[in-house]
Amino acid sequence: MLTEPSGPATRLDRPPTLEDVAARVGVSRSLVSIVMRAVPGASQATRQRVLAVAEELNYRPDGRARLLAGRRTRLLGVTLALNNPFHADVAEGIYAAAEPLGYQVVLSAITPSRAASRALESLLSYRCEAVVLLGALVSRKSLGVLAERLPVVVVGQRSPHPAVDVVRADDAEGMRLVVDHLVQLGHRRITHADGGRAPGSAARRNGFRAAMKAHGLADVSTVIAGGEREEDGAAAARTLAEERLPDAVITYNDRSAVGLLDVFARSGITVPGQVSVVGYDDSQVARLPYLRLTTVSQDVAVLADCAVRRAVARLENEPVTDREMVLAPHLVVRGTTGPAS
Amino acid sequence: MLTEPSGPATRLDRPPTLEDVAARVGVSRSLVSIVMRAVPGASQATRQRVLAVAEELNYRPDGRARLLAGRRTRLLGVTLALNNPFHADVAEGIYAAAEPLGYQVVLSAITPSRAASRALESLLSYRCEAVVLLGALVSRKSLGVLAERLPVVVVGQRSPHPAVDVVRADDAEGMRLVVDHLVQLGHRRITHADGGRAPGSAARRNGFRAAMKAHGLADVSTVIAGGEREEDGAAAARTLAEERLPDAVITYNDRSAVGLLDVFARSGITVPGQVSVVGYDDSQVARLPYLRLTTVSQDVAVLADCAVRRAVARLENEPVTDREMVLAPHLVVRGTTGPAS
DNA sequence: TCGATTGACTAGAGCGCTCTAGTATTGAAG
DNA sequence: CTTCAATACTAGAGCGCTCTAGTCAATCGA
Repeated sequence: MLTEPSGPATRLDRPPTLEDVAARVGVSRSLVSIVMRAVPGASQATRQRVLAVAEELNYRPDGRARLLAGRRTRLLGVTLALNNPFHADVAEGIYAAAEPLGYQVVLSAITPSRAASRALESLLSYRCEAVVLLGALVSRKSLGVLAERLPVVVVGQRSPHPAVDVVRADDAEGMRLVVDHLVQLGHRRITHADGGRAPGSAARRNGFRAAMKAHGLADVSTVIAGGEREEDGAAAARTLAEERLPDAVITYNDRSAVGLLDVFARSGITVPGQVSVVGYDDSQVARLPYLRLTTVSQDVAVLADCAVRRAVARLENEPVTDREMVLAPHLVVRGTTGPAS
Repeated sequence: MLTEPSGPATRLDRPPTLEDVAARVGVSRSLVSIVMRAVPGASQATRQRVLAVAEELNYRPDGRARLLAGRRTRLLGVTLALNNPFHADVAEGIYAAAEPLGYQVVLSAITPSRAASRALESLLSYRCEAVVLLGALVSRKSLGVLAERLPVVVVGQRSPHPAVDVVRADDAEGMRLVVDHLVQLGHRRITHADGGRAPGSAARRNGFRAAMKAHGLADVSTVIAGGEREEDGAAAARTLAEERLPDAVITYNDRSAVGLLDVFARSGITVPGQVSVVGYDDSQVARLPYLRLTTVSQDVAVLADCAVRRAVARLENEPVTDREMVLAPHLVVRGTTGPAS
């Protein structure tokens, strides 16, 4: 049976604190703090002794106390909808971008039982220094109030409020790339199954029309109602299959394209043989070996990186030229587009 | 131009504290704390005055300080892989289950750049009282060390360690339901495209074999290599299409079924005409109107609820009979299964 | 009339850390 | 030998809250 080693009474049943480590090493709490934070002010020898004891006691700095005591929290809040693959991708990018800059990220999920305002509230209560909004389902007014308090970065969609930063891809440019690609392949009768009221849908729709017009194809361009879900794409496909097929279809996003492709396959319509199909987002499904969907990449990692850099720039009072960062998307050509027959 | 109302000097540029509210109302900090926590000890009149001033000053309790000062944090940590739809569903359920019980949930993402151990570390640093592990990518040893410190609940898969709680669905039972259903429809030659080394794959494979044997169909049952991704199902479909098709195929999960169905559709194989297909998980894709995948539901909301209840039971020292909670899955019959031809 | 009880409120000691303003202890320059 | 600066370390005041142990007045039963 083990007996407690001699030394100051150890408070049982509670995680060890700086104080415990300090007592064991025989130095002050401050010194241990210096060592744990890896800041200058301790000799190499002490550093090692402290680290050894910390390890031995299984000491783990208390995040709550750190956050409270420090003059800064270096906390980046992120709101996201868990079931949204785009949000998931961006959030991963945010982690990757934030940690090297010395910022921690805190996630706050938006769910059916937890509105965006609640999610935000919780981030604020931990005194995040800035927030990145992925599902910006917040009213203009509260966005304004929020932006007065701390830097706010909205990712992936426009934002009405002049005080928030925006990082998004250029939807018009994305559509231009797609249309150019299709026209170059010899297609003329091109249909866009739009995103309805989904974020960016209007911009993509307008971009599509403009690009078609630029090629003198305004009269053979069509926009039909779509949506952001697989079933919306499927519905669009059924509509299209009823009449003469266009040369190519551009969907609002990859999810919609997946539904559309599925219905085409079941209807015996070959892709890209009878019709070319282009998605949007370059999400994981687009890369599936059996789908190989031609699509537009918004480069999520870069998007996330820009969002983090912008938030940090605001926090560290670096000069910022424009509040909106519009990134150039790029076309990813895979197997669902081919030459006109 | 507005002038600051008379009263104690307001510290600018810093969020208001309890102290600020107390000073403004003319009561003690303790009283305001009592009001903010909504515990007994203040008169109705004072309560209203305090609340009014708090609102006026836009006071927001400081989560860090709360966590630090309270004798309990009532924090539930959750590790999850953001890109995993199953994790996302469970996490949503955890939020829904935890808040009514007075617990807050903290998410910690496992990403390529952030190992499970890091995710866990961060949860511990905030002094979560218990953790729910969704991607239990933690070594047995560290799982043991962890479980010594706080209640650990693993969701959706078996766990080797005797000190952690497990909440999962009964895979053997799920497979039995599927096989019964298919046999009842008149199918005999049934193939299972398994999940390889994915969690639960072995249990489902064994369950499949046992169920087939129970029907005296051991000699017409086949297991082929599959996986957990769409492309694994697609690969399995290509294998199957090369030879004589079985009467029905059961995949490891819905994602795999999606890939398999896609390849079948492209190969002109009709479902359920030529072959019936059953997935597993009843994830969102299974419900897509154009897919209508027959599948096994693990009832994620219930899974999440059980996980939370178990964690809370441990924390509040309620009696717990068995460390493993095995829930009965149920079959969801949709459009991909039909009578034998 | 008087102790006892109750309700409303306050004082003050933490929680575990960070960080400023120090105090010793060196070693080198003048 | 003094002076200066640098290095190694410590004391102690917070950070914003919770919570125990009170105080004080009003009410009540006997």
